[in-house]
Amino acid sequence: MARFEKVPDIVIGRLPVYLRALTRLASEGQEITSSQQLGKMLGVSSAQIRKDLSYFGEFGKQGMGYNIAHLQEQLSAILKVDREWEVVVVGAGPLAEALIREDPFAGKGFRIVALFDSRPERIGQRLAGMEILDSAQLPEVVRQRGLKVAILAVPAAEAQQVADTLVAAGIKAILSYASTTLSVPPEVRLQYNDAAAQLQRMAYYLQ
Amino acid sequence: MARFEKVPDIVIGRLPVYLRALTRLASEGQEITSSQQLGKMLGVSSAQIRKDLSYFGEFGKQGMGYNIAHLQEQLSAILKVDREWEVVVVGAGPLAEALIREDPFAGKGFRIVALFDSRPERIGQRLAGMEILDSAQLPEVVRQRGLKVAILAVPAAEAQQVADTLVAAGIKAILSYASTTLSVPPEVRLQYNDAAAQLQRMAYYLQ
DNA sequence: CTATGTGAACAACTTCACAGCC
DNA sequence: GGCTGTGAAGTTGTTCACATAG
Repeated sequence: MARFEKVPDIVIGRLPVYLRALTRLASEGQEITSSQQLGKMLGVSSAQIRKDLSYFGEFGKQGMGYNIAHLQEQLSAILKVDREWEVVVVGAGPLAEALIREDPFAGKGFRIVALFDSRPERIGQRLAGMEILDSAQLPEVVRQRGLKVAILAVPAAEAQQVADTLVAAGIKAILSYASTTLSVPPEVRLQYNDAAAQLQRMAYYLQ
Repeated sequence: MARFEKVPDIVIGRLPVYLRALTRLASEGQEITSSQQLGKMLGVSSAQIRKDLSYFGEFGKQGMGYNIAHLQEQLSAILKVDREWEVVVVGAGPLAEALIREDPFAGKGFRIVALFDSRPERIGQRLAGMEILDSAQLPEVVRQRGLKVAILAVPAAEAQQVADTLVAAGIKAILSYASTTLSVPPEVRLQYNDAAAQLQRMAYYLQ
């Protein structure tokens, strides 16, 4: 398939899922897989997996399937997570602590390198071994280190203002845990991590 | 629109987003809104909002717009979050602590009522004021209290086994923070809260 | 005159089905 | 024989545009 046409965002959204499944298979010692096996693991059709991959190239061998390590490399490169993006976290609360301690980004292309809070009593303290910096320094640090990715873990009331500061400082991707709708310019990517919304979506089907 | 036809899941997924926006408007003291205002806040078209709502009934007044409090009530009822679902959390780590302390479900239809771990040294301890129970008791507690909703916050290696136990005990909705693909029967709803995947999705557009 | 609710038109996405290669 | 890659067909989701109600 032409490698130049625009790839639907919905396809991009599935690549991390494929990558996770491949990691699992690799950890089990498997070397080769097929669109059918992946499809079964993930509950999607094998045709969808083949079609999704075809937006980016030809990664399989007909009659054989996909080399897992190779496909992992390719997908990592496509998603640009074949490197380590430095991430800033704003809001030194329990959630930031969980992210730093459990490090769910390890080996997935991201590393938390700076932690900010605006509450005077928190500034200078440590959280899970990481120093809490003054939010007043945020624009300077983001600019100097050229940070592009931020995680927002502040109360809803402050979220928009912090998002504005991040954007002004050059941040291009924000993952927000704040339970409020934010507004950012179109060149900045924004994702909400909203556990309450996920539960509400499932509640519809209960009973 | 016929209130009987099947509603696409993608529409259900947007209702919590609408609800969150309405909560924000209500907190700002507004009483009436329009599909256009909501659309602007959320970055979707006004037609989509009207169409989505039309699956469930007629909630607005032509020429006037929507009464915010009324629409909140209606959407809450549709999503079945006009009550409080009791939630069990499995895995007493930093993430469970963050969920209990920050309580992102407050006022959204869910309340954490039980916390389990399988590590002997953690059992009997307290986490953010909540007693850590022995995972061995999990099936019994889930059945006795008739719990339907679970949050999975255990290491990837244990996640599938815990999910199986939850399902066997009668859980119908699982929100998993484990970074691994799970398999559950079709009558059980499953959502992944995968921050790494969300960052990876945005990384594609960086640079 | 404003803003909803909704068929009809359109666009996006998914699945089918098969040629081509291993 | 098995499995990929992909146009074509089919399905689902979104936007248009307007009749209708306040």
